[in-house]
Amino acid sequence: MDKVYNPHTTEERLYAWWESQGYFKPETCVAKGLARADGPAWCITMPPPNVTGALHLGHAMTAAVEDLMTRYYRMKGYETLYLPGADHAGIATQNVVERELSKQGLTRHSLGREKFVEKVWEWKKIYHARITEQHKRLGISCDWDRDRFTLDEGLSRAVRTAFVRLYKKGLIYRGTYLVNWCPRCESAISDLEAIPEEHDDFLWTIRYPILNQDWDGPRFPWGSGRWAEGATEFIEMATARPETIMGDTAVATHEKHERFARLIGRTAVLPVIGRHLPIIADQAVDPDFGTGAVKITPAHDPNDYETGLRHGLEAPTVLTDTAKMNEMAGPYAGLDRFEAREAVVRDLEKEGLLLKVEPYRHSVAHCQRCDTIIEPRISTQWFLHVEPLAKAAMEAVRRGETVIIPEREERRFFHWMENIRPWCISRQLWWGHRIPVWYCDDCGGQSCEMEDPTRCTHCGSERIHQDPDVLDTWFSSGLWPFSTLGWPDDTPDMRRFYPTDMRETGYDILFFWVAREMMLGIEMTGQVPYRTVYLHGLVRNEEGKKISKSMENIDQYDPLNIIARFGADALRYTLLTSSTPGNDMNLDPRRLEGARNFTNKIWNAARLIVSSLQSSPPIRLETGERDRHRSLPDRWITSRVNRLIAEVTALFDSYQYGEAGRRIHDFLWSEFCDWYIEACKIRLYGDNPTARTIAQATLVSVLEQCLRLLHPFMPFVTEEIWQTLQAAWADGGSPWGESIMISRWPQADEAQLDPEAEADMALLMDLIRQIRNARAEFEVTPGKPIPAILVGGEKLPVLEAQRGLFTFLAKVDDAQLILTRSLTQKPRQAVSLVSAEGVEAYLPLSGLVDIDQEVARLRKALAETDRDIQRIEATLANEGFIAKAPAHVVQQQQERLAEHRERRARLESRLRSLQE
RNA sequence: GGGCGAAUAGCUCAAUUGGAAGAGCGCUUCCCUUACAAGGAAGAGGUCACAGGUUCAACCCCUGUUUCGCCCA
Repeated sequence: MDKVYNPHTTEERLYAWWESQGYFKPETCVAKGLARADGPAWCITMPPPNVTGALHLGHAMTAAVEDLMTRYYRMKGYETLYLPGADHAGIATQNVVERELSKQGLTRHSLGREKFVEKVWEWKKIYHARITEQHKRLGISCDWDRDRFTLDEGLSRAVRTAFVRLYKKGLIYRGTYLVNWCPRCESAISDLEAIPEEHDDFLWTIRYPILNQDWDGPRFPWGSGRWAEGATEFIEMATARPETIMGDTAVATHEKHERFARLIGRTAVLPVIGRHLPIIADQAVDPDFGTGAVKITPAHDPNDYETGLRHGLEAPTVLTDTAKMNEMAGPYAGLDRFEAREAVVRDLEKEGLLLKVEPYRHSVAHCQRCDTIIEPRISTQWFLHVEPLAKAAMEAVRRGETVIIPEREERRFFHWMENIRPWCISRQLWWGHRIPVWYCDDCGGQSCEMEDPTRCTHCGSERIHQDPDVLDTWFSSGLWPFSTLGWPDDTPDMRRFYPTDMRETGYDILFFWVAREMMLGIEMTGQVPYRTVYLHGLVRNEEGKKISKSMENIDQYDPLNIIARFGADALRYTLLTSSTPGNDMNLDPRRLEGARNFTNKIWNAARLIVSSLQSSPPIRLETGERDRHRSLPDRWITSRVNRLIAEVTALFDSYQYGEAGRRIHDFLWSEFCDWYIEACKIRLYGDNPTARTIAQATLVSVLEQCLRLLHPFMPFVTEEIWQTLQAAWADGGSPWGESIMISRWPQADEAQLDPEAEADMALLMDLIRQIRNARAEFEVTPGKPIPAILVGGEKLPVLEAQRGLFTFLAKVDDAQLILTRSLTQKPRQAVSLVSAEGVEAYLPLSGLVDIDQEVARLRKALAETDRDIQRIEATLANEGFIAKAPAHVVQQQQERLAEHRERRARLESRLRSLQE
């Protein structure tokens, strides 16, 4: 074995081997006897990454958590399926490909739909493969033979089935409404994809003239500076969007407005084009905002749209689908919306209609994919009436059929579901599932069937054409847990694995995806798509900043670069142990380093064991001999590891993976390596083959069990060591099995719990620590053997049995080590130590111990003990405590008090004797 | 405006039935001791954001405040 663990020579080799052995496949679990075909199954579908580009740390987090779960359940004997895949990500992928084309001076329009879609497929091929490769580097154990893509033939049939069913049920409908429109993507988007962002803009206060006996309308053209000449009454309003005034069809105020209420019912004249606008009263107008009156532009503002509906107003559209002013905008036609804004303001000012300009901070919706400012736009789109679906999904969560972790996310889920609005599912894109509706050019009817129609289902005409639009990506993603298993067909996978067991993803897509999967899953299959939703937090950098592509040191946060520096195991371990469910994580490179060091630590522990097995092979022991000759450290570590197994398993079962990972780390490093291995060295390097063999057997057994516990966190290093250890222990044979990943999860053996051994070992460890401490304090040359007298009392046999520990671990001189039950004549020139159960130690450090210094040291220790005693006495003196605290807590305090008093007495007696 | 989360050692973070505050890194001293210097030994370092309250007992439960972040409108 190399002196330092090298992930690079290990990871790709092991992954290729696992894959070639078929270990990721559920069928293999059964074939190898790990799971039974009629036993429990466990299934998770991977949140399909977009085929837009490379994986980032969020994906690595997702993969790490999911693979941890998968490996755990696999080892627990479930027939386990982790099903991978990718999402076509309609708008996002189309955007990146268009951007790529524009570098060559091409547009999708210049290519044409068919050619463009071909180009996107080429892109998809490259990036889907790249994503798969990246996932493999992370070591995830998903069944690549079941890899799915949302535009696959099978999944497309699922989409078609879902659409047709919902259409026939009347839940999918076509309608003309105000939707969020991205003028760059030239497509509608859903409410969730319109991201509000704070903007520093202006609020313009403008006025419209009102018709009266003095003035019957403009006599001069717009732009002449005399357009409103003669007008004597005006209504004032504030707007952030002056460029849309040409779309105004009313002015609204509140019926109780001080200044303007009297104008209700009158008619204002719209600047620029002179349209007559009724002045109306509407409850929705906030009398305290701006002037208390607002212009109503139904086609370009969601609130105005509602107002327009209430009052039966026309809704003229003044913008094109690329957000330029259209012919309705009169003189501004052809201008971009922001150029038009400036022009309109300039002209309003010229006509004396601009009263005030003030800075105005408000939130403006942006396209989630391209960040362009969204334009509310009236257009004809397809919608899904989700309310009944949402009700069913909420009901399922309320009944506990699906549990969301952490629990607080359930409240967010309900809140969103309760306020859900129709989902706009059509997109004016070319990359995606084409909407399966055909329109008849003769009767105007719609045909929507499972098979592509050749004639209108209403009038039989052959003159039909398909809707050119495609479906929102999330429509197909919403079917993912079952479309990937073969739905709508009744496949073996569907029967075996549906409903699935887990949806694991970031909390940021609870609504985008999880909510829609729940709704569509219940609607389509009659069952919840999964029993548990586990939401992890977002990964940020060590300063808490969101990791984005524009960051300076972005390479530092590229998963592949991290793997190259630290190894996949270190990345996985860090992601899994640095945070708790649902909380964001600041990924600190120092933690990655620590995790890498941990892999190396285990590696070297194994290296020691393996080299011992090679240089001094174990002998054959008689039955029962091992148990008879087990030493205290053996009993201790065996007890400890069984405790660990029980704790880690309980933590896994309650989703506390981070805590589980830390426990394994602490056990391996601070107990197994720091104490057990060290304690074993006496036997490993000694000349008693029986003792050595027992130590080796225990070392191998404990480490092997820990490797299995750690395997879901660090699959590579655990497999590599497990294989090496097995070969060395079994002299090349493989009694444990062919791979750790299909070995069984360890089971805690309660019979191995040994509280007595744990207490005795704790005593020895405390004594050794105290001796080491004294050595350091009195500046004893490192490694120099010192004399010691240990007064063991009742514990003398324990000390005698472990005499070697003192010479080896505390560097006590064997020839000058005195073990005794009691001591009448205590050495004066010595450091004295007091441990639990009344055990004392004296270190006669000739020439080093100054009596005054020792007195001072004892006084300090005494003072500390006094403080402890006082605190506990105060607790016990409290009558309420005695009366109300549980008995075991009271007893614990009493025991602690007794211990401290005992210690105090010994310190005091020693102190007195020195001062005589 | 409504809701949620965070605030613990210098830094990044833990602490699931309320019962003596932990880790890694950093820091101090010492050690390249034949598993590991990506290491070992010994240490220092905390009014658990603030103010009240409940309780025999509060980092943990309740109320309020401050700062930061997120979600929804």
